Amino acid sequence: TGLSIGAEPKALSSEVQDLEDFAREFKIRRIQLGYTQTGVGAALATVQGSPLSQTTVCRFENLQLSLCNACRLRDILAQWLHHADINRDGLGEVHHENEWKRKRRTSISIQAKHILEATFLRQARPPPAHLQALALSLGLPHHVVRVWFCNRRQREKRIHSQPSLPPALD
DNA sequence: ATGCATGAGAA
DNA sequence: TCTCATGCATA
Repeated sequence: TGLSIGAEPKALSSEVQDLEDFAREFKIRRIQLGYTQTGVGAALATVQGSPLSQTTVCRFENLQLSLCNACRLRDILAQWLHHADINRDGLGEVHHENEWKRKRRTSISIQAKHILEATFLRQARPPPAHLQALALSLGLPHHVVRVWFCNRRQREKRIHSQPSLPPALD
């Protein structure tokens, strides 16, 4: 196409390279300082106001995030590293006794996932009518299928995408 | 470590 | 409705 996106392919890859380097060193330092992913997330409250979950810290270390998000978190984590170096704040864990129980995660069968994956590869963003039909054929709630596609699209945008499903054996 | 989910904000 | 950042629940 006529898109001029080939502007700075090198700048982009070095950007990613920097993130990979930082993420790797971050994990090493984190462990040297005696912190768990959960501990870092909690300690962030001191440096930037709000804490982060173990999930997010884990995803940063593995760069399973969008480039933008990863860069933002890098600055925050770099700051924390600086603080943790100077004075070790208590690496306390947090308790949450929320009343709100989230809906139980629905488990999508491996077979259905293969169909969803195949559909996605053909069309990343099926029209609502198509999703409706797909959900019906899979025997899954429409919102589950809709969310699956949303999450699948997000995964495509990650720096380090997770491996996709192995091909279905027919 | 990762799968499915939530919610705020954009379009 | 989608994107995007984020996390509870679970493998």
